[in-house]
Amino acid sequence: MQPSQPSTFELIYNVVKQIPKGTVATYGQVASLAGNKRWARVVGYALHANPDPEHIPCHRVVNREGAVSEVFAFGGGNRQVELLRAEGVKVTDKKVDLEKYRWKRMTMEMLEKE
DNA sequence: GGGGTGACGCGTC
DNA sequence: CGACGCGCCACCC
Repeated sequence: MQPSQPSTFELIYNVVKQIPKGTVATYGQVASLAGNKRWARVVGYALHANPDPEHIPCHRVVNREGAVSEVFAFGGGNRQVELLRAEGVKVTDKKVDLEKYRWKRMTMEMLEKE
């Protein structure tokens, strides 16, 4: 039986919602936490859909370079930078120090999975 | 059921 | 860490 099987988007949104303030996560990281690292693309797609931007801090999600998407059309590319700075994350040229702000919730811990 | 697209990742040059 | 291409998966039409 499957009362309601969580869609991939749901899983992704769930992970993104768990991103702590002042921290950023990469699409790949979110994808890994969501279930599969190859969902990186799907993560982008999911955030694009972003049905609940109020609970889905898509601005805390950056690509592998720590840079925000230029096509960030959810309110203006610079808008995301402003939000990140407001969180205490220094953004340089739309890029953040992954080494400093990268969401280290469970780097190798996620390998064990839950 | 098939085709095209995409807010990515990584290897390679 | 400059650019290019392939792959990978899910969603929309």
